[in-house]
Amino acid sequence: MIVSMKFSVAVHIMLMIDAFPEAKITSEVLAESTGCNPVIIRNIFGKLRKAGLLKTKSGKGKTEIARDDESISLWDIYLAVESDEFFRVHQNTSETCPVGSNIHSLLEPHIKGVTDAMKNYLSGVTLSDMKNNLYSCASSSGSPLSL
Amino acid sequence: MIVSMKFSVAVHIMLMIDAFPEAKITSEVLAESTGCNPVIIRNIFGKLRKAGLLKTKSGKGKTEIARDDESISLWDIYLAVESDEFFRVHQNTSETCPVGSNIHSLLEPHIKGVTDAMKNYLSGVTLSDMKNNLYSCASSSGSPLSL
DNA sequence: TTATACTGTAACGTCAAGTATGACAGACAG
DNA sequence: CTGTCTGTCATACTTGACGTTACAGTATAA
Repeated sequence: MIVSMKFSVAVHIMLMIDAFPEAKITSEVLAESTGCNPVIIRNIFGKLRKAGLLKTKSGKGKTEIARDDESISLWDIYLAVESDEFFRVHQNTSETCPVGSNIHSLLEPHIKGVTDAMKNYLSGVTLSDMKNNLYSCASSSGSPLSL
Repeated sequence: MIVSMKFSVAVHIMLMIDAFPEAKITSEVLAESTGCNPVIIRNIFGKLRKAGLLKTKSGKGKTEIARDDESISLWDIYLAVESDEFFRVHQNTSETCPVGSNIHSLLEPHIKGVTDAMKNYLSGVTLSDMKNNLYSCASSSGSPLSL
């Protein structure tokens, strides 16, 4: 399986904008901070905006978090940039084989089970939590939190 | 994210061999049942064998489950064919940015958390469970369970 | 209003992994 | 020995991730 990094980049983006509400966080700034290309950042901007998590503005406007950071979970961010289809079941199974004809219905409840387990965990972590952890990191390192 | 089907095919393979201990389940038979190419099946044979879940034999020998099916969980099968690196974090983050320099340590516990959630669920479902469910499917459909 | 500085998006290209397929050496039961 | 498997290699195709350039559109500031 090829795991994309869109999720971690999306969290990075949301966290930057949430933690520095005074700063102007552009795709260029985020490209520098994340190590990704600005266009990648803007594409993720679009996904986060469509998911109702981010307010972006063309021109000289400032990008802002769209909702209270306590209401935004890691699961919200994950769903904004990735599919929740973690597992896929092979098609073209034999109709005449007892296993082939039943494998989908046998696996389906467990795929739902494991997906729910992941969803439950990620739903329990909010952007606000991440921000507070970031503040803790910064204070423990002794350096003030600023760009 | 690109989701592979190796996991569901591997479960299919293990289930076939476990549910029909009398039958000679070859890569050819499994290719027909799963709808995959025999070489794909043989590659997964190899992964399952290396993981200690399957005993394969070249020539006219019979492929068999290597352990008690109650001791084989879906997590075991998953690990045999896939990596447990479900999430990846972007590299090349800025050292000077407070978010860039901390994003790895901020995300790491949650990646562990969600991976554990997944692992816990899948560890709770055994190949024996799957086999019993298959027997239920077959008996409820009225047809006898046989190849 | 105009200049400026962004976002949005299209159009490329590159790379890695998944999957299919043919071929053949090696192993093993009968 | 013969036939029937597995193990594995090489090749090809497809798809998605990611990088990059380019440019149109838009909103703020002067």
